[in-house]
Amino acid sequence: MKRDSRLSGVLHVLLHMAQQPGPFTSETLAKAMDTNPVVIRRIMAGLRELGYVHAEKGHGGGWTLACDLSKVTLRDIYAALGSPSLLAMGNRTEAPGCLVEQAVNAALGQAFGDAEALLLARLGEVTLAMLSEDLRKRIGSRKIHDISAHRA
Amino acid sequence: MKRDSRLSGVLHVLLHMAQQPGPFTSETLAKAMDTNPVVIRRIMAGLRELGYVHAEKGHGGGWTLACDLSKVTLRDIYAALGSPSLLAMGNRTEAPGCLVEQAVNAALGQAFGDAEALLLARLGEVTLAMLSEDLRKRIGSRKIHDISAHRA
DNA sequence: CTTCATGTAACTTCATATGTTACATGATAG
DNA sequence: CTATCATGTAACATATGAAGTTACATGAAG
Repeated sequence: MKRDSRLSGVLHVLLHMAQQPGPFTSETLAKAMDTNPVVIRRIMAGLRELGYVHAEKGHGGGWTLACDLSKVTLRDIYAALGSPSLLAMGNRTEAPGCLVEQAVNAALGQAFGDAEALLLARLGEVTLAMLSEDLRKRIGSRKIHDISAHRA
Repeated sequence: MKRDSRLSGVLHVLLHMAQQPGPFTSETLAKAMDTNPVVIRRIMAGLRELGYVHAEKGHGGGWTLACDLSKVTLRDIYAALGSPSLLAMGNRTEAPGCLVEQAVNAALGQAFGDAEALLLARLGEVTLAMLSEDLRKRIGSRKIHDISAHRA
């Protein structure tokens, strides 16, 4: 099944925005993501409605962060995308009359439910601020690495 | 995203087969599943290759169980289907050069990996025999329920 | 040798993420 | 005021993969 990469994509955008002051146009962000400006507007629409980002039209317009990064988790962002389905597999039929199907659904539903719950919990543990901090560390360590590689 | 229901479907077939002696033709199984015989053959192909089921051609032919149901787990069946992807979401790019993408992938990859591991572990805990036993209980309790409903 | 059943390729259908074009809306610069 | 810039959004195109279907080859039983 084709994998949904909107969460990955929108986080990429947000992290770029957190690295420097805005605003950023959809076109700028689209180039950084190697995609189309309309795709950016589409995945950002839900975040705008929830107040996580702000969009301004006209000259000097574009997208700006409008939330406390330490208060928003990856789960919040996932929800802002409309909570698309997490699992690629599911039961053939929900609420089946057939007892066989009910037995199968019960077993699979348990496993699927547990996995979904864990994934949502994990996403809820990570804030955008934590992601941004991790990114800064990566940038920092790469700079050190580059220096040592070129001058040591 | 369209959900893959092959695991659900093939378990349904196996449980039906476990309820009474075979063999079962693809057409019979397809009717019980309200689908096409070719779909049955397709999802059973992997199980046949791994020896979980046996197929016989010609008059009196069809599918028969060829494994110890207490030794085969839902995870084994999942693997027999070719281990299709479990999650509907994924990273935009694997092995990205961009540090931002790496930071995003690290966070999401952790959450995704944990959820996948849990799901596989859960599937590995359930054997076909356990499923079949659960089904018998459901059949039994429904009979009792029906009797009480009609004659009490 | 006819019938039945599997094995498999090829095609159609359907859902959905993604990409693209087109145009309306609104804000700013001059 | 008007030209330009940027978002908002509808509409359409493309790509992928599961599921359904048709067609036919293969092989076993009567």
